[in-house]
Amino acid sequence: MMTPMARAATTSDVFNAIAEPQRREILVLLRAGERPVNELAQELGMTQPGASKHLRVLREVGLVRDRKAGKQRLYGLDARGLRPIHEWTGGFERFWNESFDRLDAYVQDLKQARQEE
Amino acid sequence: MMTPMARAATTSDVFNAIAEPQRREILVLLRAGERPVNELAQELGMTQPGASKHLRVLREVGLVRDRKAGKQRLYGLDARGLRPIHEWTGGFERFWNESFDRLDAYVQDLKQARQEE
DNA sequence: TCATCATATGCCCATATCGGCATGCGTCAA
DNA sequence: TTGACGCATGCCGATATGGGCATATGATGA
Repeated sequence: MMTPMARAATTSDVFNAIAEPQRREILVLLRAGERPVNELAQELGMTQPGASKHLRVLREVGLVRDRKAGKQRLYGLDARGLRPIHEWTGGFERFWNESFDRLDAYVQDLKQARQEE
Repeated sequence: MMTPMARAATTSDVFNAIAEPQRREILVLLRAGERPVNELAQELGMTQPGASKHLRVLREVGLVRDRKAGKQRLYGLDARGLRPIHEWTGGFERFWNESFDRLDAYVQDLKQARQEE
């Protein structure tokens, strides 16, 4: 029994949403203010459908909000969802600071355990 | 010409590496210190091959280092790669703080543009 | 040299993604 | 009402992933 259950949790969470380079670019652009889809697509060199799809993902995880403005639809940033990521990575801060010492000792070990590979 | 070029950049960058829940769990566990594969697999309830695969991804993006220790292979954290992400998200800090005001004004707009759907 | 333990890989299945393209849908102006 | 514009969707093709399982590889101790 048991369907092979390919891929586990993936879509629909902020970590995944910002794993895509173009989506990160969209977010950066939106810091300057709301923008209609076409403008975003043009400024980022992507097709309109392409922009719409990425915007959809961003909207589904709550990183952007949209509102109608005439024929256009303006997308705006809602960065609150990035905070958890900032905090999660922040939980490793002391480690990347310690890194010098730790890596140094680490490298020593490596030199002695030179039977590597 | 131009091969359809399906998926764009994905693997091999830190953003993608931490987009996987189990890989994030591994990183968290490693904050307590180096661990052999089997131990990680057990503590996280995954199979040994599964753990090895996730560790490989983490190693390829530089988030973990490994060294031999007898029959085992100890994996250790190298959090330096998380710093760029922490900083990238930090670039949005003023936005999630402003959020209250901005969203408030935003909601007003929405209420008036109630022809939404 | 030979079992045995600890890992890494290879392979297959099922699915998730991305991009490109065509098309549907809603809005506005003539 | 009609046509153009702006955007969202649907569909297809190519590929990346994840998990499960079997097996190759490396290292250790008898």
